[in-house]
Amino acid sequence: MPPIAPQRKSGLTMADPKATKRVQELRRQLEHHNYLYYVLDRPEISDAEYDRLFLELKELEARYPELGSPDSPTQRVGAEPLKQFVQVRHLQPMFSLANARNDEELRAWHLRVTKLLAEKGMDPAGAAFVSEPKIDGLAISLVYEDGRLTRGATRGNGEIGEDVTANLRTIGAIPIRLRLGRDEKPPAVVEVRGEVYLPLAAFQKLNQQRAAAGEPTFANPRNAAAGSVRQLDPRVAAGRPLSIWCYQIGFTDGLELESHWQALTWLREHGFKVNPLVKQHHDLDELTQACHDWEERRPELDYDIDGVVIKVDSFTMQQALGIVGRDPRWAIAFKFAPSTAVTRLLKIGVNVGRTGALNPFAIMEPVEVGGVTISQATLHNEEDINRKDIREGDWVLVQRAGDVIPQVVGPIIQKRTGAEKVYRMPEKCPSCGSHTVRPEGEVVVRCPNRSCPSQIVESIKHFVSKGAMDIDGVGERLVDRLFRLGMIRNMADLYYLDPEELVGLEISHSVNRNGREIPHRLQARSVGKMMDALDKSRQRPFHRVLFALGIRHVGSINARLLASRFHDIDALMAASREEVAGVEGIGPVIAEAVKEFFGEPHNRETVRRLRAAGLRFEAAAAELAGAGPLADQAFVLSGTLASLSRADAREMIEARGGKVSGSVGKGTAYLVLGENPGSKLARARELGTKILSESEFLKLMGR
DNA sequence: CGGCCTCGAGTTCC
DNA sequence: CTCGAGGCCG
Repeated sequence: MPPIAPQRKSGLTMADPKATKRVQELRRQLEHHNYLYYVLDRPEISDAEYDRLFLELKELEARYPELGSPDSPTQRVGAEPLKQFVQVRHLQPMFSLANARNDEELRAWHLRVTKLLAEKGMDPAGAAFVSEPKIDGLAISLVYEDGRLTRGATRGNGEIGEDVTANLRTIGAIPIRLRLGRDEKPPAVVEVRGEVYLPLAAFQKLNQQRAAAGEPTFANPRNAAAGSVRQLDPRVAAGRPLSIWCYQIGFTDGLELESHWQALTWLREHGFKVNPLVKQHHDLDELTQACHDWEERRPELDYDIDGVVIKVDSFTMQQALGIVGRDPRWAIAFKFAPSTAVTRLLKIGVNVGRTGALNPFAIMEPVEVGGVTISQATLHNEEDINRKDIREGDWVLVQRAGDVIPQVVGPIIQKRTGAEKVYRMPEKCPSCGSHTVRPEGEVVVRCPNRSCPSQIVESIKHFVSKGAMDIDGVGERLVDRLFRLGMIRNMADLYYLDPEELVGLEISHSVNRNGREIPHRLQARSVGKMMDALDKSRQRPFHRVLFALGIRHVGSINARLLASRFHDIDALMAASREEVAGVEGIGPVIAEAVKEFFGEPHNRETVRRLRAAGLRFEAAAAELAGAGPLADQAFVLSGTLASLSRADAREMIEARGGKVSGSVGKGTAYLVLGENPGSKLARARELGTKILSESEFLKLMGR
């Protein structure tokens, strides 16, 4: 915002000493909290308190204009829009980096470095290295004179960049003044280099807003960051939550440092944001490991990285190694395969789920993203497609971030030809042709036809799935095939299959080199396995059978609640809506869904036949509520456990009367910690939930 | 009625 | 894992 026009009242010409002191104090406090918030990501006061301090300072500065200062926290967004950027020459050229695309090339670089050092009479065994993430953002240079930020510039061609000081000042993580110790004198000049980036979450939000406003979206976070920094109007840049990682000191006058590691430490101590995961190493194995660690960690990060930068630590050694052309020999960029890619969205397909929900998904030209080939990705629902403005025929940006699951980030508007088709959810179910409905206030479009083939097949797949009846040897493919052949029409039919009819059944085929189709037939052995698995499933506890039936809103937890309160299926079927809704955790909506399910004659028939096939429709004594040593204790599993699978752990907990839930909440009794825990750990720490290691957990289980 | 918290449903790749 | 929606508490 532009500085507020001074409203000088006559007679008030000089600020009293109290105001002067208060202004200084406020600036010091605001700078400190700014640092805690943006650089350390560890705020100590609320946003509201910060705003209060900020406002107080602004008012004082308005009242006493003579106390104003361009370095004041109120002046981060101070400048007026520019007509154009001024070109500036860097105090020291900003070099580029040679690439290593795999372990072998990294090794070759390391070998060359050690050889060269030996030739120069240095001991290569004493060489230390530093690894740091290579942020996919915008390289910039910040010049501090006498401790004050005087110039910020883009990298440009390395020699000459553009002066973007006004925009960089709006970035909270960039200090306007160096954080100095008591009596510490700032160096006359220090040039700090870093990479400005837009956090991925902010990028997505920004693109959604732009799409909604009909503005073109950014193709990726780097473009968005670069576009923001090169805004002529600093107020636009201020509205983008940009951040920075600082990684180097360029030109300096008045600073004596011996190594890169020392430089990073200096930066950290003087208020700059330096990546906390930067590490020091001593041999090639450690370096290789560091590169792989970063690649693995990549999906968890809130910023894009396209590799790891390795530098020789000692400045003396750096000098000895020198620069060839533009690339210093003492540094190299280990590059990853890109985790985002652009490809063509050929068509939007629709799946019909077991509840009748129509789920659109993107069919794309296969493209490699983060090391795997992606050809499909879910598009969630119609609103999401429209919000992102994704059209058939678009070039789209796909990414694998946050998790392993690929997502379509959005279209590349610049690549539009006009031939793209705006997407409309089908009015007829793609499986059965029924008119689809979208209940008011809901997001999903549904097929209302209960005998829709897609819904039936999907519900059978649910029935045999791991969490439900867990029938090994009957997978999705086989269910599809058996249904299409008319051998099963619902889940009960599985138990009435004739093994003799199954043997020799063609389930799929592959094409050999001569283009000839080779049929794959069910062998007697696999049919035997199937029958065994079906047999075993007859022993599954009642609550799993109830879950397997696929009643709407009745998942594994609610099935367990119902099973333990109603003991058997007859009691449940006979219960009134009110009685069902009376169960703790079950409300009117779920009760209605239960009644509706059992009100359907053909569902009752399925239950009858499953019962006749020998499935369990009553709860064993131990399954009743409140039984077991861990009665009603809630567990959450995080990460991978070394000695047992998630499902095993769950069984152990449940066998003792405990529950397993997917997220940490107030009611969670324990978090069981495995390797590579996710966000649950942080949440558990926040709530003070008891955290168990794997061995502690096993002990609790009595093993 | 609003704001948590928890559960359900659907998902990708190898 | 994420999103949407149901249930419950204040």
